[in-house]
Parts: sequence; structure tokens; C-alpha cells
Amino acid sequence: MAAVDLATHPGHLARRLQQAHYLLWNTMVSEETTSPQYAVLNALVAEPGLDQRTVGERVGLDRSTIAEVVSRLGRRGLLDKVRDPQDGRRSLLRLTDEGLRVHRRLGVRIARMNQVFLAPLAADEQAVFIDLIRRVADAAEGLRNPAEPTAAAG
Amino acid sequence: MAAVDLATHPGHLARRLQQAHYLLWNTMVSEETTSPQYAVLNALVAEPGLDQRTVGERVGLDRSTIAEVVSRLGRRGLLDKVRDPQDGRRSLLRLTDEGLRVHRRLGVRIARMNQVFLAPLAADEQAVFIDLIRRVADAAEGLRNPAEPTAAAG
DNA sequence: TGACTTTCATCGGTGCACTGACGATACACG
DNA sequence: CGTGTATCGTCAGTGCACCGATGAAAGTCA
Repeated sequence: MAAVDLATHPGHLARRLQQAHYLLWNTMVSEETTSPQYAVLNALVAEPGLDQRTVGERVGLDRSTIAEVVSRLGRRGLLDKVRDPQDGRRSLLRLTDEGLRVHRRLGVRIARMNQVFLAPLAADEQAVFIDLIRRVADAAEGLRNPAEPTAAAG
Repeated sequence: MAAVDLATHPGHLARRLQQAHYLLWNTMVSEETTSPQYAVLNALVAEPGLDQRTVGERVGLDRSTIAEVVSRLGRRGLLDKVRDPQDGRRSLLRLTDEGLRVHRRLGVRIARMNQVFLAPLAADEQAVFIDLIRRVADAAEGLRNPAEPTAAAG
């Protein structure tokens, strides 16, 4: 009987949290455009013409995944993808008018969805929640790229 | 420039949190046995002979996903699966000795991993973190099965 | 008993996420 | 200039997660 209570395991809770969010997104925001897809659209609204790899870095998608997401968005005509003439390795991404429209349209629904998502928490708790998640996620993110030698940090 | 700061979106943070956990699990716990797989093993340590659907419910996996996870664990010889003689629709699951061994072996590593995962937070913050995530996830979970009519709740 | 409904597992399809390998391009150094 | 290294994108493979449809088994009720 060495069974453990998973409700105390942050990893298990993280998975359930994401599932919950997926469900809410699907019902309240969009069935066509997923949350990672919206993240990509959003990154390109902020910085049009960004290259694919950097977009992936901004939104937290590795090269393989960002390639698939971009491919789907391109197939739906939400963005254009062109080779960088300055650097033939890079793919430059830019939203189409339709891509901009979709991004704008989803904004309102996402705000509503976030309210519902966080409704179980009091206002001050919501701020703490965001802060704690971000700190944990950022820290683990740091373990991924082991010690970018910033100046004399070797 | 209607771009949004995704760092304030709980859904986006939830996804990044889970990615961070995946990474840590993969390096500190196991490359063969995933976190959802461990959750299934753990559920069957607590209640041997449970049926597949209930296991899925316990650990938060829908019927399709639990079927796949169980299939993989079965292929690796970590559990046995038999038809319920009392109810031919159900599949009853039970860990093998090897399954028990794997579950026991991972326990220590998971505890270590959880420490690293939560290390960016102070002790009291860790407790708050767990509590907040659980409340949000549970609430959204409730929206999924809309109003199980408990007594006079219709 | 026979028809209706519910429940469980499976299957097909889509999408995110990671790894490792590969080819093409660019860069750095001798 | 040419060779070696680093970077970018793609591809193949694996695994989680959802939905909808299907078929088998069980339960309900006339």
C-alpha cells in the first residue's frame, strides 16, 4: 500500500490544470483555433515578420512543434511564410488580414474565458496564482538551456 | 498593436508549466515511464483490480487516452487486463510484480523531482501553489460533468 | 420476451510536445 | 579559399489528449 496522493504532486496538478484549460478554451473561445495557435498569432501581431524559430521561443514551442502549428495556420491562410533573403535558413512569418481578424476576434472571448477559469480564486489569489506559476515555469525553463554563459558565468 | 502579454494568461502559463514538468520528469525520473503512466500504476497500487474506466477517472484520463496508456503498460508487462466476468463491458486491471517494482522504484525519484520543481518557491508558497492549482483544476473539472443531480440539485 | 437506453471499450481523426537524425545554409578560422 | 562548426527547418517516431462514431454488453420497462 505504498500508493501516493497525486493531489499533492505539482506535476499531476499541472497536467489536470492544462486539461481544464483546454476544455474551457474549446467551449468558450474556439474549436478551430487552439491556444498555442493563438499564441503564435499574438507573437506575430506584436512583431510582424519574425522568423519561425524566434516565434517558437517567444511562445514556448520547440522547433518541431512550431513547424506543425505554423503549417496549420498557413494552410488556413492565417499567415504567410517566406524564406529570409538575408539568411536562407530562416523562415519569416507574417499574418494575413484574415490572421489579424482571427486574432482580434478571439481577444474578447479569451478575456471572458480567463475570468471563468480563475473564478474559483479571490482577486488577490489570482495574482498570486499567476506569479507562482510563472516563477516555477521560468525556473524549469532555465534548466533547459544550461547556463547561457552571460559574461563571466562559466 | 493589439498584442497581449501571454505571461498574464493562466492557460498559457499552465501549458508552460506542464512542459517544464515534462522536461524535469524526463531527466530526473524516467525516460520510459511517463507521468500519466505512473499515475495509473499508482491508482492500481491503491486499488488493485479496478476497472479501466474508473482508473481513468481517478487519474484524469478520458476513455481514449486511458486505453492507450493501459495498452502501453500492458505491452511492457506492468499490468494485466481481464474482462470482468460480472460485467462483460468492463476491463479489470491489476499490476504485475514488475509493475509494482517500477512503481516503488520511481517513488524516490519523483519526490526528489518535486523538490527541484518547487524549489523556486518558499515552503509556505509551495503549499499555496498546490492549493490554488487544485482549486482551479477541480472547478473546471466540475464544468465538464454538468451538474450530477445530487439529490435535489436539478 | 422484445425494444429502448445506458455504459464501456475501441477506432479514426486531429493537435500538441518531445527526441534524434538529416540536409541545407551560414559563419568562423586557418 | 576551404574545412569545420553552428543554426534552422524538416522528418520520423513516440506519447498524451480530445472528439465523434461504432459495436458489444447490460439494464429498463412495457
